[in-house]
Formats: sequence, C-alpha cells, structure tokens
Amino acid sequence: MSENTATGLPASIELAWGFREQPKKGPKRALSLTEIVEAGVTVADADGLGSVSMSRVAQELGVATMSLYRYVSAKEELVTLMGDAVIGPAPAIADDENWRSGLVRWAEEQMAVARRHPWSAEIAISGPPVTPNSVRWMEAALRCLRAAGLAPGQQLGSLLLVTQFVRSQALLESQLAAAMRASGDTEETVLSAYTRQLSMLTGPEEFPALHGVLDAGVFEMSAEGQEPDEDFRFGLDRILDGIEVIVARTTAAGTGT
Amino acid sequence: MSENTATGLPASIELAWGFREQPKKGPKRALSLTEIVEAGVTVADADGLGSVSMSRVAQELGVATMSLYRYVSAKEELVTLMGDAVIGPAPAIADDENWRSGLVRWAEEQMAVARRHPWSAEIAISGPPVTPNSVRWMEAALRCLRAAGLAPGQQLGSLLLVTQFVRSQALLESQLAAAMRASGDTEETVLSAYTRQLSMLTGPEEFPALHGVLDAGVFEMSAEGQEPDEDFRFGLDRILDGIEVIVARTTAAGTGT
DNA sequence: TAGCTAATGCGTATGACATACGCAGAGATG
DNA sequence: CATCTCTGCGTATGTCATACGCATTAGCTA
Repeated sequence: MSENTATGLPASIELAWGFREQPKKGPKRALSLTEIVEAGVTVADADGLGSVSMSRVAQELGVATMSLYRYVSAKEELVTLMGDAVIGPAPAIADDENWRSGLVRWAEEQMAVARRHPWSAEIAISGPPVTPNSVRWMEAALRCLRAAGLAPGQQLGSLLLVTQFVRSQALLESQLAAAMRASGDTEETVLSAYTRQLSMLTGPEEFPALHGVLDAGVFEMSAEGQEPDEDFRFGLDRILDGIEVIVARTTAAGTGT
Repeated sequence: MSENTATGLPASIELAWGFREQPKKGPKRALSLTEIVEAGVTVADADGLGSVSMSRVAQELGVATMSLYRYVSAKEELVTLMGDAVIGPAPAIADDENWRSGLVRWAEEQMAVARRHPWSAEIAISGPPVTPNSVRWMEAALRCLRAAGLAPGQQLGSLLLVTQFVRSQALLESQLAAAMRASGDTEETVLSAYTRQLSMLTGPEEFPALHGVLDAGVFEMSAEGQEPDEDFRFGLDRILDGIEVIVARTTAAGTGT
C-alpha cells in the first residue's frame, strides 16, 4: 500500500539486502530479521507451510505475536524471506563453463533445495524476484544464458522457462509426498489410485490417448524407476534442447553470415 | 480425509462427471452444483479469487452460507470446480492434425481462457487433474503428443511442460495486471520500477549479467512490443522445439533403423 | 543529570473466514 | 398416517492477520 522506502520495496526486503541501518534512539531490538526468518523455516520444515502463522512463529521465538510486525510488515513478507533463506547463495558459475552444463547444475541444485524444504515450492509467487538470494540465482542463470550468446530478451525468457519448470516439478513431488503422508500409502499405491480413478471416470472410446497412457502403466513405472530424477531430467533436457535450438541458430547467424 | 465414493474422489467431483444420481427421499434441492460454481466464477471475475469466500458465494445466490456444504464438502472443491468450469471443453484435435500446430492451438486457447479469467492461474494445484474438462484438455494434448510418436512417459512429461508453462505465463500476466491496478500506473511504469529497484540493489560488478539485461531495457521493451504475446510465443516455441528434438530422434530411430 | 523523544515489545480488539453440529421441515415410502 | 432420509440453514467455535495504542527503554540534548 505505502512505499516505505527509497526503492519502493518493503523495509524488510531492504533490511535483507543489508540496507537500512538501525536507528540510534529507542531500546535495543530483542530479535533480528534473520532470527525470525529462521524460526519460520523451522516451523515450515516441521509442520509445513500451512502451519506457519504469525503466532506460531512468535511462539517458536518466545515472543508475542505482534512483536514480529516490528520486523516484517505482513506475513507475506516473512514467507518471501523464508523462501529466500532456504535457496541460499547461488551456485558459482565459472566464466568458461559450458552454458548447458551450468544450467543443469543450476536446476539440479535448486531442485535439491526444494527437496530439502518441500514447502518452498508452495510459496505463491507474488512478483518478480527482489530478494537477495533469488536475485543472485537469477544472476547465475543469466550468466549461463549470456555465455550461450542469447539476446537479453531471450535470456529472460529462457530463465523463466527453467525456473518455472523446476518449481512445478518440485511442487509435484511435494504433493505426491503429501498424498502419501495423508493416506499412509506408498508412492506406488497413490499413483495407481490415480490411474484407477481416471479409468473409472473415462471411457477408452472418448479418451483413447489418455487410456493409451494409462494402459502403459506410466504411473506405476514412474514408481519403479530406479531414478526418481527421471521425470525431472526429461523435462529439463527438453527445455535445454529447446534453448539449444536458438543458441545454435544465433551462433550460426553470428558466425557464418 | 474420508473416501466418500467408489472412485475415492469427493462427491462433488463425481457429481461434475455426471455420476451419482440424486436420491429420491428428501426435499428437492434448491440449488445445483453448476449454479454454485457459476456464482463462484461471477464473484471471482468481479473481485478476484481472493474475494471468493463461502459466504460471498452464498450471498450471490441468496442462500445461507452453510447450504453450500450440501453440494461441496470444502471450499477447495468449489475452487477446483470453478477452474474446471472456466477452461470449458477442450479444443477438438483432428487425427491428422500436425502435432505441433495442434499443441500451439491448445496452448493459445488455454492462454485465452486464462486471460479472460486471470484468477484461474492463481488456483493452487492440489493434485493431478480429475475434473471433467481438465481431463478432456489432457486428452486433447495427449492426442497431439501420441500422434507425434512419443512414448507414453514422454507424452506425459511433455504435457506437463506445456501446461505448466501456460500456467506460469498466465500468472505472470495476471500479476502484472494486478500491480498496474494497485498502483494505477501503466505497464511501462510498473516494469521500469522493477528495473530501477534491481539497479539500486545490485552493483554491475557483482551482477554483470543482470545489469546486461537491465541495460538492454528488456522490461521497457516488453511494454513497447507490438505483440503482447511475444514472450508467450517465445517460451512456447522453445518448449515445442525441445519436444521436436526427441520427436525427430524417435521418428528417425523408428523409420531409419 | 534531567528531561525529551523516537523506537520498542506487546496486550487488546476486530473482523474475516472455514466449517462442525444439530434442528426443523419436506416429502417419498411403507 | 408413520417413518426415515435428506434438505436448508442458524448457531457456535476456533484460527488468523493485523490495526491501535500504551508503557517502557535509551540515546541525545541542555
């Protein structure tokens, strides 16, 4: 609602960047932003993002609920900062690193984080990245894409593609895990339940392609697959193949003609 | 929590599929699921998904809040069905249609829906599609991918890629529109504000690739671009290029060897 | 050293909201 | 007519985010 600062960003975000010295006047602050964010992460790790409430986080810290609002102006800011905290610093990208392997590493590390903190994929995106670590990750990916020779607009478009893919894949995994936890069943059982549901709801005549997939036992397969990463790698490779097509085109145009 | 039905799906979902005849005994139902879902859509179209509450929807229909729970066992079900209602029936895919142009049409029509109901992109994905129209859309896309000669697992993986991309693109657009509405500024202003924020927070030495993009005025460009679809088409083409790579590989292997 | 004043932690209060529970009436079946 | 199921819905509960204001703290000034 109100532009709090010079950048137009919430004070807590600027604080996370290290701007905004604390004033000299009043009593010392009993907490720090980092402490609060860490407490939020602890709660989310333990009981999921749904259990993160202002009062729960305050309780975790042994302070009153309203005290948190001296550090964060809304819950959404807390959650955003929690997301920033768990991705951590971006992977280092060497200048001479192959763009594709760099992006693979980028995506894999991001995925690893998401597996460590499944709730992080549930955080609703409320705007472009403005938080320190997420901007650092952005920089890392852009370095790869720039090295690949893409134009700025293409870099941004490609980055979006990769990020969103990792995100959605992580969300999928986390939902599968949640369904397993809720039902107490194995991954295989949960997936085959889905197959059964679709089979009961749809006829093979009206839904031939769907039944083609169901009959192939795809969902069961995905459980038996040695590599849990198989789906992830497939999607990632598809996206990178797609990017490679224009990389090749751009390079050819720049070199050949 | 409880498996209500034979399929294990909530009663309202089965109802949406046309299963589950209404019982003969009690009073006639005053409402229908469709009516309720339409009322929800009306509210969301008018004031956004955030304004959809059980009481608000009930008010829209002139009934009491709790009455809705005779048709829907939780708000989440309502929202899921609202999402299903707005995507509507899937586009028809001719059997001899080129897989790629079929998917382009599929994605464009889905995007058109999302632009008509921006809130639909905000709906949290809580599991695989089980709702009638969304399964029909799934079928439509699978037909294209099957026609392309992909294996079932590849079909599913590719479908995921396209869906999630459309979804995230729609969400991005809707958030941009929301930011414009909130600030009263133009698209150009909102985007250049973001550029300014990043410029103030990051130094060109630490963030060379980022500044490369910022200096190119990418965000401003995207506002001046004649085609608002430009970003959408870029990402979509990238994904389809990526799919095409394995289509070609598969076809070559099947035909040549 | 005695204020002055900004900043702090936090108690209280408000207003949404989802939803459990149970009742009174409807209406088909026996 | 009696019964039993299903209806709409009033009431109540518990959770939450957050606005507001007060008492307290502690650096700065005189």
